[in-house]
Amino acid sequence: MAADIPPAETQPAETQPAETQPAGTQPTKAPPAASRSAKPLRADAARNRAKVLDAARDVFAELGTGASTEEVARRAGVGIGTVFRHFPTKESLLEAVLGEILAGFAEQAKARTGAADPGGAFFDFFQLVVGESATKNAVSAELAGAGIDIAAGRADVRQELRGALGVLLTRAQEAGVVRADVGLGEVLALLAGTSQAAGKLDVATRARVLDVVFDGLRSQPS
Amino acid sequence: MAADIPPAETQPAETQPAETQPAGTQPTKAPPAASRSAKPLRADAARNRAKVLDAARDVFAELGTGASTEEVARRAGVGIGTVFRHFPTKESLLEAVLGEILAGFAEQAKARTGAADPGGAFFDFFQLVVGESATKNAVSAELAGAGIDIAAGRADVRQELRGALGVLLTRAQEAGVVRADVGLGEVLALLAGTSQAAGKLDVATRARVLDVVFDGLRSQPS
Amino acid sequence: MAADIPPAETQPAETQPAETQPAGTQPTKAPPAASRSAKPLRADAARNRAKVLDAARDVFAELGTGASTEEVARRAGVGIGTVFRHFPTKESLLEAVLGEILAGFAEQAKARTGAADPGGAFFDFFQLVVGESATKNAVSAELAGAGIDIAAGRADVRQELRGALGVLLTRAQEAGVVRADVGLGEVLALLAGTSQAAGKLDVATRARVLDVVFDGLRSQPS
Amino acid sequence: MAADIPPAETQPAETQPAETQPAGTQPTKAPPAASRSAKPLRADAARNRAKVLDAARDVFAELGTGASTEEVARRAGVGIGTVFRHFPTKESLLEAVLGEILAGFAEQAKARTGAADPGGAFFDFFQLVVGESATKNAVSAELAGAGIDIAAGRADVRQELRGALGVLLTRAQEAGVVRADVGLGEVLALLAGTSQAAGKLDVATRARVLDVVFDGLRSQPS
DNA sequence: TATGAATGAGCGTTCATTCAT
DNA sequence: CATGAATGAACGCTCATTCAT
Repeated sequence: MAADIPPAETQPAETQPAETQPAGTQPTKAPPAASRSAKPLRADAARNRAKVLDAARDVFAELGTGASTEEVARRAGVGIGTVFRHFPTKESLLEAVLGEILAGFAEQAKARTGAADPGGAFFDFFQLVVGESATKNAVSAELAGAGIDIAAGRADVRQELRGALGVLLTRAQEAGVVRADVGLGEVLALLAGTSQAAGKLDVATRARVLDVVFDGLRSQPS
Repeated sequence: MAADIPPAETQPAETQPAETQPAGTQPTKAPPAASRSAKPLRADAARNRAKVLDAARDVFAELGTGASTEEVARRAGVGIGTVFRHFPTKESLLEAVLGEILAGFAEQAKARTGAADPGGAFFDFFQLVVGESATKNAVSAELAGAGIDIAAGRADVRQELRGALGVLLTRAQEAGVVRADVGLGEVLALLAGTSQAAGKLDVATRARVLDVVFDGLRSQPS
Repeated sequence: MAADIPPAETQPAETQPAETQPAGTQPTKAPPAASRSAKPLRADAARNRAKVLDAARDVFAELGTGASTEEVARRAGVGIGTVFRHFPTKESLLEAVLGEILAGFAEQAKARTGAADPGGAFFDFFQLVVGESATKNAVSAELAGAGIDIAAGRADVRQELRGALGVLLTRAQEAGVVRADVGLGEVLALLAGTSQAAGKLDVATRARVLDVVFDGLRSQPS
Repeated sequence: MAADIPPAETQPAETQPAETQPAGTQPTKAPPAASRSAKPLRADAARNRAKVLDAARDVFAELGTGASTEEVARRAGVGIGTVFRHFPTKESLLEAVLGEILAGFAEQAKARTGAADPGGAFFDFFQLVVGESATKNAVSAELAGAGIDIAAGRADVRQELRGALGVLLTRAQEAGVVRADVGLGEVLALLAGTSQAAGKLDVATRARVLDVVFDGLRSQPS
């Protein structure tokens, strides 16, 4: 029974401790990942880029990835040309949005890699992701769906996420909290599937779904 | 803990189990939509309807729901006008495809409602759905995603599925194989999520993911 | 001096004998070159195809090949979709227009291959082409310019034209009227160049330019 | 015959031969457009103007006049704003490029006006122009095509060229080398047409084409 | 003055849907 | 009824031109 091992800090999370401060401390700060092409980017340009990215996230979450680029421009309050200046392709825009979300998750995962309670850290992170996805529906669908292919350009971010999540998983397994016969692939699939499903569930049902998945992931007391 | 949250509103769904009406014995046959307008439909017209529906299933599974209606017509070997005669809207075509899939699942579920081994029946059905979805990728995405909204017109089929699955679930719970604190809503969500995720997984990983979910669903031995 | 060899029938051609009946007896008749894909093409579809082709010729001649496809549709009195149904690409439309012109020329050339006066036939044809190009300006520019590359799909038509013109040339050379040291390539280049230049010349100047070129092409009396 | 049509209006063009003003000794230098607005133009500004003009010539020759202004800026190593500061319109940039080319030709023509061998000078110049155009394809297309209209603003340069070429022609005719019944208009047309055609010809063919045209232009020995 | 970010009209093209054949 | 040609709104994207920095 799941109740045996008190998943205290992770389970009752629908009181949303982590969700209060969303992944990615500043949603879209000025010099976004200066690592890419060393272009400092003028102040106003950076501001516009952020506006577009934010609008894109909202629009795609709300209307699906089929939403028009014009709608993104409108919502961002810029001309269509501006959107295409920053993201020369609709695909690249989608990629950037997804990349940002993944980066946020990677950050959260990394922040937990050294946690004193490895099991708690693992389940906490899992729940955080599912919770966020529930809000940003369509985008999370992309995460699980075509997104995973679309974000080809963000291989780096994905690797980061995989790396950090891998650490979380291994430590939880070493601590005997998570069963030893699952790998990163299984966890990612469960994460994606659960996130996807969580989108249209009420909080209570979501909690129970998570409870099932978590129980399945836990080491059998046997 | 999740265990003490009564899944009240989702559970009672199986209060209306299997509908009396046999609902489409052969997946793609003559007048399955008899529920809407009692038009007998000339033999060749019915044949065309079936051809279109089959083609649509293939096309959308292969190319995604963004595939053009023309492509469906081409694949079905009929004119575009014929497609629109039978399904006046692309959405209605999508709905019909999804409805057919759901009907197939409902049938499978019903076939297992009287099984001697209730637990086996339940997990067997779950696995069957996930396996099928893994092949028909795009459609399964629809199942889990927009599909759930799109199939609004097929409330009857959905009810049938819910009914039969409800029976399967209840019996498995009564047999003590499936934990008592999950309801139909949770199971459907897990089914959808797992199906969705299964699409891009190799068989071995898929098996392991299912194993986790099944373990989570099982009554804890404790 | 050009006057020596009376180029009578060809020279005074500004009295336009040939131009009265333009190349291609019926400008764009219904089943356009049934040789291509054996599709009979419904009556109204053929009519529209012709309307589009005619409009395209006019529009491109008037506004240059940069003219918008919408303008062609407008001028043809059809929807934009109709243009694209018949010519799935702007390039294919350009190609078709050019192809039609070339086909007309090929036809004219062939009609003269058996002429009793080989020299007259050759110069007559040359003049005809230049005269037509003078009217259909921009398109002729294409003929001479990028057109020659653009019409890649109409290699057959070009071969036909080259073949017939080759006959005309050879016979004129055998008759001792055209100098022996020029080949098809030179003649085509002169044809293209002269056509191109003729576009913005008044009739008198055009006649004198042709006179110069013809004199250059004639066998030196020496 | 063409011979008896006096080319009256075209011939008189050489009544205003070579302008007194030396007109741009080095193709791309400081204030050649001094004719328009007597702005001395700061040294660096002049340098930028020249860089842009050079880049534009290359870009348009290489990519056609459809090439983007951004590409010109990039190639010139300046910002897009700078291009538009010097040439407020793409058309004006095209005009300037063409003007420069024409100015170069005018210069070459003037340099030959006093040649000891008037016939040689004339044909030499003709060949030079055709040869240059063969390399700078797209621009030569402009010369012969829209260019003739586009360069409306450079009437001065065109007059210069016409003047000098008029002198070349008249002297060659007076020397009995070029037939007397052609005027400036005819020669310019032949020049344009031949240049245009030369673009896509191999050297040997080009030579033969020129040979034909030159023979046509020569006084018949008879 | 030079820069390059912003703008938006316009383009080629697609596709769900309608309607004459 | 079936057909497929016609339609036109909408989309992704480009580029000449403007304007804040």
